[in-house]
Amino acid sequence: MPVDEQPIQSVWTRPRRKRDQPALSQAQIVGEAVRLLDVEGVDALSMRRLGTALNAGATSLYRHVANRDELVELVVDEVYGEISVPENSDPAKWRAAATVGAQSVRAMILRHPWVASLLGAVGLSYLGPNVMRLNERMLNLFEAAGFPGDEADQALSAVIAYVVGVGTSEAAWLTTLAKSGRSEQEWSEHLRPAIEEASREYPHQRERIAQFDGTADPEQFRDEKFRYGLDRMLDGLEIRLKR
Amino acid sequence: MPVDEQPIQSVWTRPRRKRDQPALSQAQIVGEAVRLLDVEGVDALSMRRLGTALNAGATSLYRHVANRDELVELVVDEVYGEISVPENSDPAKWRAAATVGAQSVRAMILRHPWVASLLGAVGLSYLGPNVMRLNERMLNLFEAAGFPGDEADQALSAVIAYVVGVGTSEAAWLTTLAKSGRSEQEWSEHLRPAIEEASREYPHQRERIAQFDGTADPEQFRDEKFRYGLDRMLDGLEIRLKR
DNA sequence: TGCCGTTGCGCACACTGTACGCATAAGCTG
DNA sequence: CAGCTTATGCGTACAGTGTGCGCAACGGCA
Repeated sequence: MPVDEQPIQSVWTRPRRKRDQPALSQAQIVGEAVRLLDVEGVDALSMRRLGTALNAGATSLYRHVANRDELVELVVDEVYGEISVPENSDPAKWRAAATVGAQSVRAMILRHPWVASLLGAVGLSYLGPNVMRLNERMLNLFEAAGFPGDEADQALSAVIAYVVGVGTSEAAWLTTLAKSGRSEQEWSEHLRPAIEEASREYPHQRERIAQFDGTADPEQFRDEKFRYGLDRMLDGLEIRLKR
Repeated sequence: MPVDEQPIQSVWTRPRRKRDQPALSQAQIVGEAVRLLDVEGVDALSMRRLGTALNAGATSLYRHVANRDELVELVVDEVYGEISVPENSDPAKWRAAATVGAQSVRAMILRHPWVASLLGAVGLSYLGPNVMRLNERMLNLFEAAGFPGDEADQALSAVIAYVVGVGTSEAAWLTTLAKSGRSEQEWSEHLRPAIEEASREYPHQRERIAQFDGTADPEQFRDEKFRYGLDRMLDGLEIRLKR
């Protein structure tokens, strides 16, 4: 597939004219796409369905969006916009601020589990305005905390990678859960025998099954698990900072 | 071997040749799917293309695989099987072993960048035999290191989450890079103006551009970045262990 | 020999992304 | 006002998708 000669093929770089919006704007399309994804999942997002959800023809969308991939890029940046990072205040409290930021990212992923299945495919998302703004804020935070220039980026990336990794795993679970149409309790119970079977010769895994016994609140369980890893990562960064 | 030479049999009417080859097994299908994904990317995996790649009809695959989703689950578990975790030897060297395991996971993702776009969608992958075996080994490792039962799972999950997060980001980059058809140098150079434009009002991001200046080896750069976060995570786990 | 379960496959259906071209509407110039 | 340019919506069409269904050929068994 030879590359065309126009400069760059990403949403953020394509020149965009500014005209008044006549009944179908890009923002409107992206917003409805997010809604559709939230309600019906990632498989339900097709140009036709999105079109009819907007009372528009399927191909009308192409006047505002180059193609489906571009729409996906826009959608990803859109939900990134929901993430809030505390304004840089007291450098000594960088850890608390980073924790809040990380939790905000995770909360976004849990609100929109479908992003997890898009993040691995959509590159260049970091060029989106919301992603840019977010990164800037967080970089500020780590630099103010005392990480030297190049290391601040590494520290930030480490935290983000952890959060995205947890989010990926959680989103996968929530997605199959939603597709099953059952409650988390029911689904876990339903899965129980298969897990027992699969872990027959793996004694250590047995304890993992405790996760599925339904006595504990699974949501709280996930929260604590997330917090544990985040705290370890921040511990590691902190001792690095104190050298 | 009795040959029936009765009527005028032409090549086209002759019944299919006998079973000189193992026909079509699930392992064979999964193996070819991985090959196809490696070579042509995640968008190229369709039942029809996979069928023709196996000299088989498209729907023949359904005798060995329930549906496309199941194939994806099998494929994910298959590549998990490439990951090698060192046998638990000296508990004091848990850190080195965990590092090797983490690097093995990352290497797998870099070999098969398409997994990143599947991990967020395919839940239940942890029921696959290879994933089970891998988890068991790693759990062993962390328990031997001294993490109490339930915490070993949290520690392992934290490390895995970090690795998957890094892999997701790297895979996204490599995928768009491959789709661009250019070398990493060329593509970075090509992207340069767009990045400059996007980061105009974000001074801290400027330094990120150093990543794209092409003077440093980007692969080595990624390796070091990965190693930095991994070391911080392991630092955090280590001090927790020594408490 | 006849039968039966397994396997491969052709066909069909509903659905996808999107290129193309036409019809309309909104703005500007005169 | 007319006339023109440009932006927008949409109908049609094409190639490609996952997969349910039913037929045909085979291996192994009674």
